[in-house]
Amino acid sequence: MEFLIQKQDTASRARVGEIVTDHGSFETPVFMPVGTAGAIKGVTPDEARDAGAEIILANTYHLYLRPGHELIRKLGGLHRFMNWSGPILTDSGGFQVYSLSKLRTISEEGVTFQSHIDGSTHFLSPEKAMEIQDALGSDIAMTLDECAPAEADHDYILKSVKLTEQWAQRCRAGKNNNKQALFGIVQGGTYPDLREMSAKGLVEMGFDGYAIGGLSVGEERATREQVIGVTREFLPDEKPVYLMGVGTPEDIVESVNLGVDMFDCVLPTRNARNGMLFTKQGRLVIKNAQYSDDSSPIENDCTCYTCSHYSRAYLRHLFLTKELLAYRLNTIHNLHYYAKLMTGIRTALREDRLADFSRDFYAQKIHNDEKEGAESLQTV
RNA sequence: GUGAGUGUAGCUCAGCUGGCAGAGCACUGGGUUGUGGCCUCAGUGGUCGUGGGUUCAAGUCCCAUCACUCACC
Repeated sequence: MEFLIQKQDTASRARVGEIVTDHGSFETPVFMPVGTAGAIKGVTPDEARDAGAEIILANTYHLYLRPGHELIRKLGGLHRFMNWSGPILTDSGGFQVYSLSKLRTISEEGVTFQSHIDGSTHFLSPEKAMEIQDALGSDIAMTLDECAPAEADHDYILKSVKLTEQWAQRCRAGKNNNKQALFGIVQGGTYPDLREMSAKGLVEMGFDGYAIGGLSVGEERATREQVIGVTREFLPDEKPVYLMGVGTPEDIVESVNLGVDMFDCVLPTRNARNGMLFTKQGRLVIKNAQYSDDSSPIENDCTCYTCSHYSRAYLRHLFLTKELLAYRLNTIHNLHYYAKLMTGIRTALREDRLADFSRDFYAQKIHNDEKEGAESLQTV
């Protein structure tokens, strides 16, 4: 994997770059749709690509439990298995063990957890995480980390950071797939000193990219941005920076300014299935009664498949009747919205008008979003 | 025609030996950040079939009546 910086913004840490992998290249800042179990829920790979997806994320935890990584290896790897020919990034499973499994016992050796599917007991170590990701054959693998609970105190997180660092080292040592890039994950909760320690430790080891983990676990938006800013200070400019699990369009715009290159989030796909659609004017809840006889598309100037063929009234009907097509059409639109947002950001960066883009981005919002609206303009 | 049963929110039904009319679903509006097509919070909505009676107090007890269901003629 290679990371080429094409243009550095003059007024912020934002930049446009290109990441080259064996399965093709893509420009950053980029948004990666989440394909947890080897599928972007509701759509085919072709539909995801048409909606603008260039790299997708899949999960070690889920694919290990079902159908099993060795099976996927046997069938030619994840790209072939799921018919996605573009780049794939795999999460290591640290977060899923934290958020999904009932029981989690962490030791220096690794983490013992119970499957959320059948309750069976499993053990995940850094070496195991690398073995699984090797079997999957992703283009970018992540180190196994411990995602500490948001309410954990300084002492706990200090230990967690040290453990995550040891695990990162072991992931690096245990990696024997040289076609696969490996990103280290910075932890440290909301403590600046721990974020610094974690970032410095990883940078010293040297990874192909660095991820900021442990966020979007319930913290305030201002806190999140502070942590991102602090962490970013200690990461090298010549490597891609990946903010894990974040977030809303607003989070992305702010984080790009802080120097983040890669994002993933379930929001566009999950919210699509829950009837929430993203538009330049803000969030649109398709089940709302006001759309029952609305013949206009979700967004007037949107060029996605959904907007060019279907009305809000029809989409509302599909959603209320739980037609499977609702999930698919809504997902296509939201993926397209996110892809378009990223294209807009990159274009603005190239033309040196990111601040204008940011201002317009907030100015266009006419409904919902009060809490993350105008006041955050000041921080841009 | 006779006997039995049932009538309570838009739907399906709880409401004990009388004590401020409830739930689920539906509907309306929120929430959802390294994914369980969920989940969650809040809200609108009822002359308790109708008319009498008993009682301080009736969805609840008594009488009449109407509608529906089942069984038997």
